[in-house]
Amino acid sequence: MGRAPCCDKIGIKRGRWTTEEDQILSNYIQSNGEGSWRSLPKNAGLKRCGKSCRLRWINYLRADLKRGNITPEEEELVVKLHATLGNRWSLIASHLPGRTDNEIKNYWNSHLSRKLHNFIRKPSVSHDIAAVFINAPPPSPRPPTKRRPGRTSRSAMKPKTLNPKPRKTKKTSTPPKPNADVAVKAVAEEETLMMELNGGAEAELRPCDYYGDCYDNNNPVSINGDNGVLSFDDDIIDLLLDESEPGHVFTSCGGEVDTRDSKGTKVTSNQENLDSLQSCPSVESFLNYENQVNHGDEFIDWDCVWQEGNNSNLWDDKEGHDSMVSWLLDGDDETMIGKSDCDKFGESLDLDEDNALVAWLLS
DNA sequence: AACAGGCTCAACCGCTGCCGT
DNA sequence: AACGGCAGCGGTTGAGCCTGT
Repeated sequence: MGRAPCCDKIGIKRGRWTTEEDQILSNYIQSNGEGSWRSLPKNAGLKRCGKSCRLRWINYLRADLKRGNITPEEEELVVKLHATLGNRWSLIASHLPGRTDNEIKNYWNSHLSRKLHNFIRKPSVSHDIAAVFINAPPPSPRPPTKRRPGRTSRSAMKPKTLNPKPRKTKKTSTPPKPNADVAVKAVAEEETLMMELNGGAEAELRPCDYYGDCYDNNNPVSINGDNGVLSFDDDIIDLLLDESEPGHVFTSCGGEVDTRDSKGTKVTSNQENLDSLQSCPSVESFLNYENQVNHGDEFIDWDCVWQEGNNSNLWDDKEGHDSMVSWLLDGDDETMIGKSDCDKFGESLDLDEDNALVAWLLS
């Protein structure tokens, strides 16, 4: 027998919230405070599921929400946080006052992930390495039709408002959800498909060729969304490069921040982990994506990575960096993943491989 | 002006972890 | 220890918006 539904679906209203419902919910929470979401709709007189009430309050009605577009500073922070935290949207949002996890998630999925997805099409980048960068699964395969240029820019989109026009809500049956696969496999499958569609023309494709002939041989990284083609433009990577220290990247290589509360108890907060981001001559931060290798059973335990790294002082010496890179690459090997939790940690890369990887990451 | 289609974002769904019993 | 209820989280959906053709 399956789990009982979170609420009685009979008589429950779904879809867009009306201003009247918003008002009722706001008034109730201001009078009674947050919490007890399950009983809230009944007590407040709303024909809504408790989860829906909670979501509406958190994502829309809270007084401390910030309105308007994500600023460049916020975007930079999101990118850095995502590099460290992965798809932990609530954690990321907690570092951006007034922003919700839903908002950050939407922004990432609709804006930032696409940039990264196009980035991995760079022909000089092996999928094994590129996969390390991409946390979100790529969009579903598109036919290789030329994308029309000059579509809606984000800046031109209407900013959200507290009083949106009500939209009709049509509930449809839930189709089977696509499997959120690890990027390396998804990309490989996508490109296999593209090979089939293109009759083998894939090998000739350069970045962005799927969406239009926007590749500039003289300046292959200058492609950006301004011409209507969302593509790799180094923006994301630049955010993680430490401009003051050529070759360095912002990482959390300092490890866990050890702070103690008034009772002397060790406390490690997310903010402290964030604050520990620092310039470091390594690539761990780039590679510190917990979920992109979360591929079904093939799960690399990044908590274990941190733990082992700290235990072995691997973050503190050159040998450690080599080991880390090696371990990560080995970890991408399907034959190695999941065999044991931390067994593969610390095996060194061949120097040439290591140099090649680092050179590519920092190029 | 009509159309096409990319984009945004509010909302839903299902899963997971925590906590009380 | 097992179970169930609940809150929270991340993935996904799709209506409506917007802009180029």
